[in-house]
Amino acid sequence: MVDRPAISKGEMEVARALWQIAPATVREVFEALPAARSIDFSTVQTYLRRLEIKGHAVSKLKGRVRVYSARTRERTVIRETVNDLVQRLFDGETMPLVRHLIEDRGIDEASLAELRDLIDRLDQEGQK
Amino acid sequence: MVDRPAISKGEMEVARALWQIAPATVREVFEALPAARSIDFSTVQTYLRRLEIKGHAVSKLKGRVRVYSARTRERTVIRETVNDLVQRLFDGETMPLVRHLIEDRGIDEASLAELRDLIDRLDQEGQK
DNA sequence: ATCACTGACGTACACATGTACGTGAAATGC
DNA sequence: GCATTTCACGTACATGTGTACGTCAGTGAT
Repeated sequence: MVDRPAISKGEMEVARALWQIAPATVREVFEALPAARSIDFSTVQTYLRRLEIKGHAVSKLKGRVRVYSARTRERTVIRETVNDLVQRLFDGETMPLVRHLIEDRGIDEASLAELRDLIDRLDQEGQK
Repeated sequence: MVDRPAISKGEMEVARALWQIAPATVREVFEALPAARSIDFSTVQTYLRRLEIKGHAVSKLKGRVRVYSARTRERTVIRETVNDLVQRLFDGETMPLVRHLIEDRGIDEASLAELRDLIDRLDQEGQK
């Protein structure tokens, strides 16, 4: 638990792109962002800089360009972000959110089947 | 979809207290907050004021004190907040988050059973 | 060599957010 | 009826966040 500063919404978009393709230059990250996302190159640069300051990325100059790598794993950040949400919205209880996702957002047949398998598997483990 | 400004983390704490006990005065909300949360009375006042500006609450002077009520339902705000998270972290896909919650955070026996029921129920509905 | 391009880096700037203080008026304890 | 408490309300202020511009220095094309 190094407790790095939280990643903001904007930074998160960039961080996700970085996780996908790191190590990568600013331009590569910029181009990896969803096309729909209209954002300036220098804005991406700023986000990467801030991610580094926050300890979520590292960079190194390779010749004339700066190459960024992730320093925290996506899984970790997701965990922390979700934990935070669950804490703030559901007093730390997991189930209410699971319920909300399944009932309120709805899931399709395939997912339902997958979920069933998942439960079976956990049940097995629980038995042992 | 009136698209009100998003509720910030701090505001959310207060909003949740308000949902619980509204209509309520600032002091009542203040006292309804988790004891662990050390926060000034006037800070709560500010949050309530901002919630009203953002359209999530309404207030009315009752004599000398201002009484706040929620204007958006908790369910709605939860939905929007979760939608936003799912969008930003999982490209709008529900299942990855469900998986994360179940696998990564872990759920107990009872919840597992509840989940099974939930799935059965949805399966039934799907059949029809 | 020169021009257009690209990138790093510093800087900016408005708006959001967390947090709270000060002032003045009303209510309450004694 | 005076001191104390309690509020509403205006205001503040540091920090975070979204977004981007300007400058200067390499780089590649002509």
